[in-house]
Amino acid sequence: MYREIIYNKYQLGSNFLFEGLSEDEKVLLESRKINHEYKKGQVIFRAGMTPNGIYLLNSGKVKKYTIGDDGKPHIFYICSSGEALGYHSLLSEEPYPDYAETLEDSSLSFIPKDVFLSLLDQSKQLNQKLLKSLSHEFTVFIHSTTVFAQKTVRERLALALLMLKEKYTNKDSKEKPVEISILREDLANIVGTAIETLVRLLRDFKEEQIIETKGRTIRILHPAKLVKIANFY
Amino acid sequence: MYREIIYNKYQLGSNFLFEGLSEDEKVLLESRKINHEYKKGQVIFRAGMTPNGIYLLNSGKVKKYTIGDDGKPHIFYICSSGEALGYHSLLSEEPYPDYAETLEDSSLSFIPKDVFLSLLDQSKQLNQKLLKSLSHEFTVFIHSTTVFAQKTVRERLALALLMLKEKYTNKDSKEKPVEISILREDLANIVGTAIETLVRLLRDFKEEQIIETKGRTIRILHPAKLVKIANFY
DNA sequence: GTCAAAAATTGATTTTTATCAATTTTATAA
DNA sequence: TTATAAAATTGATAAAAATCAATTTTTGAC
Repeated sequence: MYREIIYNKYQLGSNFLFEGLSEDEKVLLESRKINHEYKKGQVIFRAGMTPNGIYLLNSGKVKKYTIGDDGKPHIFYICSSGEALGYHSLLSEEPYPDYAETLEDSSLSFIPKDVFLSLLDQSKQLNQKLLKSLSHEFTVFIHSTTVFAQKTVRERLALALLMLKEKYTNKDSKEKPVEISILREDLANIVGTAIETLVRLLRDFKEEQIIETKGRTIRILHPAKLVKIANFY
Repeated sequence: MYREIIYNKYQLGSNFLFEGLSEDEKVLLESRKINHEYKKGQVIFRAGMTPNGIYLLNSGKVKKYTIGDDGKPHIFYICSSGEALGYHSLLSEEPYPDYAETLEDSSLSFIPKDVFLSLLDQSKQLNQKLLKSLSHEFTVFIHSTTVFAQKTVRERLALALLMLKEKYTNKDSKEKPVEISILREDLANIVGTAIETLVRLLRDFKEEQIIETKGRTIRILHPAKLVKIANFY
């Protein structure tokens, strides 16, 4: 089933990081975490900044991107609710290598560095979950580089739509076709192509009855065809 | 200085993983690790296999690659001496997602799973080093996807040559220009291009006096020009 | 609801890169 | 050393994708 494979190859897996904490640890976490609402388009952190904590995405969506040597953004990941952000830099003791910016109004919790590190020190569970999650990311990233190194833009767009379909799936209304509301520019920066090329390919997909669009919203009608186009298994 | 940046963005950083071990732990490691010599072109592990230990590369070079949906290899990393291999899968408890194969005659040590996991359990140092190393890899991989998503083949080749220059640097004879002996096919699979395109670009670089070739050996004459071509900072 | 700014779309063209088909060179094992 | 298979190179062409230049549509603030 393609959905599992997409999940395995596109999900970094930082969900449920704090699930195995003891009651005491949970109390500490709850007492020290700071909730904050972000409007669409707000930057959470920037490349070059020194991290002083990590973030949990309670609701909403966040794009993670780098800015290439020529100034163009490359969106390498979309976070959806439940995922953690910014733990890499805290652990590697390096400045953020990337930007995090909300794609829609979002709610995040900030966990200060000292809290996170002391939880990490106390909790073997958290430690193991982090090691496991970080190790799994290796699979995600080598898949991603292989896709960019070998697949055509059309194939990459098909994969990007399948990935976004999972990210935009509404757990409540599973029957309806998934609707993805995203700027063409952002989608182009996920796929790694020019906006014009992206638009033409979307038109092709529309003509092939694979998607429907309404304004900037894309509705996925036929994921199986995308799997085929992407030549994905 | 470009060499530091190359190092930071192209080195996974699993060197010296076992440096902080206690004497007892070192004794355990030494008593249980198994040394093995590999001939050039031997496969160390394959995608889909279940790991039962990790490897340390004592000398030689190893290419790590995936095989894309169309059957073509994508070389995403070159290991040089001192680096560890295969720890991701052991920690993520997933089958290997990639292949490891020697590029030249190489000497490796195998550390059985039980030894590695018990050392990990005992040694806070090892644990921290792993977390740090795995987190740093995030920087390496997002840089890599950005390069593939945004840079031309010519730019990617320039970067690949700079990366290989570091990997092939002989610490003993630092003055001489670095010589890289690599199949055109492997280099094409690092850069993500067709062999013919690669060859034509190498010819351009020769004409521009940036490199020299003799048989399949590439000698880097002018790294600064490669930095410029790659538009890299 | 209106309207200006932003975003999306389309067409024409150029550039980049892959593919196909030889031919030449190099490496390697007997 | 030599034969031979593998690898590298070159040329011609096709395909993929980017760029440039409008024009149309959509969005979001008022």
